[in-house]
This record gives sequence, structure tokens and C-alpha cells, in this order.
Amino acid sequence: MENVKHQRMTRQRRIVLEEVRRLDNHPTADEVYRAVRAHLPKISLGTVYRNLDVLSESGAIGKVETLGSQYRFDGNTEDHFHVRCVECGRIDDLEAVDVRVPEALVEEVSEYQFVGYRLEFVGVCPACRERRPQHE
Amino acid sequence: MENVKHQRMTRQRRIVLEEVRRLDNHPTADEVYRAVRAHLPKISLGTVYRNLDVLSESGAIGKVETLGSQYRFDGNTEDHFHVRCVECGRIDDLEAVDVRVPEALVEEVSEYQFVGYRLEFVGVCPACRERRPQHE
DNA sequence: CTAACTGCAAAAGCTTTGCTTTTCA
DNA sequence: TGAAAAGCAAAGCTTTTGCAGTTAG
Repeated sequence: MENVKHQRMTRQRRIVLEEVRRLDNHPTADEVYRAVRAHLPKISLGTVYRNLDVLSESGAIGKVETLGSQYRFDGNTEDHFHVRCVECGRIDDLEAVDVRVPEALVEEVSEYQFVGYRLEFVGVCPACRERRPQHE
Repeated sequence: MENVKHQRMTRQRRIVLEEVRRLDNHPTADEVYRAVRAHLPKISLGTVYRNLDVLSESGAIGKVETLGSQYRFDGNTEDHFHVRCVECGRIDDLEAVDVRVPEALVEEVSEYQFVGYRLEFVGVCPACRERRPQHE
């Protein structure tokens, strides 16, 4: 069935992609928007959303579903975990972490068919630790 | 310092609490609202939100931060994991699962001070499996 | 050429908030 | 009786969508 939609590499899409890849801080849609406007001052927020959608759908970028009310995007498409700072919401990659969650468990203790799991670490980032030395 | 705020057990708050405990499906704020209105037809959505906030802040109920755009609430305040259905968004408890994520790892591979982690399982619930037998 | 995409603005979905009145303790 | 909470409605914030005009291929 040839119902695949052709996609074009427009200037807008290319720059959205470039900026998500360049920004290393897992930007929100709005942060991408602001970064892209430095190159394309007339781009609209709707276009940024649509492109973030297309790009993450196609796997060119990652869509990080984390706590909070906003999506975040990720230029690093390799499989990896994230740490989120409880204080400021910053998100960083955890490259070397190798966690193995027992998949069989889910089907043993529930009626669900296992599909996957989402694991996110929570911590205090260096900047926030400095701000509150003992982190009481 | 005596800046602790007194809290009152109003009729509204009590019924919100009762309904969250009674509903076993991790209801959204709106689902709680609809359930509570069966007892208090005049309650406002804002009051439900404020009470869900107070109750989860105090630990009387759980606030499930999951994928998607809505918060969900949980009458079960014991430590446990959740499975979320990819198809319909339903959330269930996984009582017996015992997963141990290596906490030290985070501080070894990053500058973050470890605080915790969030783990959520993803699967296909019985109802949705039936709807799509092979789940292709 | 034309399907895909953009810009703009309006709408949608969920949650929060301001204000006045009511109520719990 | 006074601080806390309710009710109502408006505002807020992020994301989505409709539509007319533009553009990549």
C-alpha cells in the first residue's frame, strides 16, 4: 500500500532539527522556537510544533516524556536514560548506565502484555547543589 | 516556627478522598469530579483540583505523574509500580514487583546527587488485547 | 504542477487563580 | 469569629488545528 506521505526538507524543518541537535539541554518546544527564531525570525510556533512532531515521529529526534507539563526534545537518538533535577527541571543524559528491568515480571503479576518500561532518574544537578549546599 | 496551615475536613474534601480511594482505576481530576458530583452535585471543578492538591500534598492520596497530558490520582499510598496500557491509557498497580535500580550508578556517571527514580511499565491491558487479538 | 508545508490566529484541553461568600472548628 | 475552603468564572499555559497562501521536488 502506497499511502506513505512524502516529506520535504524545508528550511524550517532543517533548522529545527539543527537546533534540537545543537541544544544539549533537552529543550522544550518553546526553547526550540526561540533558538530557531535566531535564524528564521518569521517562523511560527505552530510550524515548530509540527516539525518537532514530524521529526520525532520519524526518529530523527527524541521526544522525552517526563514529569511536568511540557514535552522536551532530544537530539541524541541513541538509547539512554535521563536524570532530571528536582530543583530546576534540567534534564541530562546518563550514557553509561546499564539497568536491566525484569520484563517477565509484569506478565507474571498482571494481565498485561509487556511492551516496555520508562525509567527516569531524579537528582540534584551541580548548579542547584551549589545553590543549596547541604540540600536540606 | 508556627507557620503551618491548619486544614479542615470539609464535606467536599472528605468525599473527594473517598472517591479517589473507591475508584480503583487511577482517575483523572475530571473523573474524580464526575464521581464526586454524584454525591455533591454543586461542587466545582476548581474545588476538586484544590482538594486533590491538598490531599496529595499531605500524602493522603498519590499523584501519578505519567505519560500524557493529565494527572492521575491514586488511593493506594503504598509504594508500588504502575503499568500503563499503550492503547487506552489505563493504569493499574503492580503490587508484587520488586525491582532494584542501582542508585549508586547515577552518582558514578554524572554530577547529580541521587534522589530517586521513576519507573513505569508499559503494556497492553486485557481489554485492549482482546480488542486486537494479535496486537500487531 | 501539486502535495506538502508555512504563517497566522483562533481554539482546545487541562489546570490554576482571583474574588466574594460560606463554613468549619 | 476568623482562618480556611467553596463556588464561579476568568485567565494561563502548552499544544493543536483550520485556512489561505507559499514552496520544494
